[in-house]
Amino acid sequence: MGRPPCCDKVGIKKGPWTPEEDIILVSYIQEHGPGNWRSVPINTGLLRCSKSCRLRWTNYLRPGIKRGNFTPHEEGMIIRLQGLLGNKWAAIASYLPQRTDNDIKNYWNTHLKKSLKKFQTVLDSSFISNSSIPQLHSKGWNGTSTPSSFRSCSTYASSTENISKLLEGWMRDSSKPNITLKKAQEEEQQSNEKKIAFAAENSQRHHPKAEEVCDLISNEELEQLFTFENVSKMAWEKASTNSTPQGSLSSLTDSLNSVAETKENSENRPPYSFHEKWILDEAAAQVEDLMDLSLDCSSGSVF
DNA sequence: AAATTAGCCAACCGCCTGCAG
DNA sequence: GCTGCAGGCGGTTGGCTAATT
Repeated sequence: MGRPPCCDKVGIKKGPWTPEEDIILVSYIQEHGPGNWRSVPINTGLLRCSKSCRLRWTNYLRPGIKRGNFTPHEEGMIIRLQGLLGNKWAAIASYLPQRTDNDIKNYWNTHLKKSLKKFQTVLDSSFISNSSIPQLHSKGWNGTSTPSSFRSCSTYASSTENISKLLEGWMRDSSKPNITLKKAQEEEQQSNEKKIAFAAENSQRHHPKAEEVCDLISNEELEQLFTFENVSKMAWEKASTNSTPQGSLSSLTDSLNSVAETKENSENRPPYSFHEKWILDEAAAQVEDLMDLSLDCSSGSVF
């Protein structure tokens, strides 16, 4: 019989956070700084456990969090880092400072893992017969997963974004204006316009600054990730111009070819680590499979 | 139009680690 | 060294929404 979880205490609220709760939490952290989470519900009167407060802050209210669709660069980073590190979401998130581990974990589980699995399924089934090639769902596979910013999201989701942005302003300005419910409501009223602006901003955003990336892996390794990112980006962009899954798969094949070429031209590069080499070898092997498949299916109906 | 299914993601749960006493 | 607490992490769940039937 272990000790009861902190959130099992009587009177502790569960479920979605309300704007009012967010404002209270943000106000408190703005004043006292993050940390000492135990004292947060005590001092603020929030009916939340300390863990819940910490999670809410780190995953949503913390300034600098980027929400919305993942860029091809980020997708490439995640795929590579997941291959290198496994499901170490916190470690992976450290290379994507604007993303939370929870966000990355969700994105992996709902998008990337599925896409890779389907890709593998197609590879496997393609060797049996042409007709066995499944009709792939357009989502997830062709790399044009619906940008979250454009997906319908709750009004409140955007209000937390606003709170976060507001806090960013606080951080910059030591004069710290007080946040009020009225202000939050005003922010909420502007949420739709901000959503559009935010989505547009996301669509044009580029790589995080190199200096923002921590030093858990070497610069060389990071460079390789970016190289892969370029390949990945090209693949997604090409794939997104193709309306059919087959076209997308073709694009991905091209990208994997690029990976193979990158590998071949790697004499000038620093030596790969075991895992990186393994990943490249895997990718190259898949390229070879696909190329064989393309020849076998020269009727042209497959890709 | 209603019912059902699938997808997404915020939040929770439980385990682990580090640290202070 | 032991114990209790706080914080961190990864896995899982539940609710909401969109898509499909």
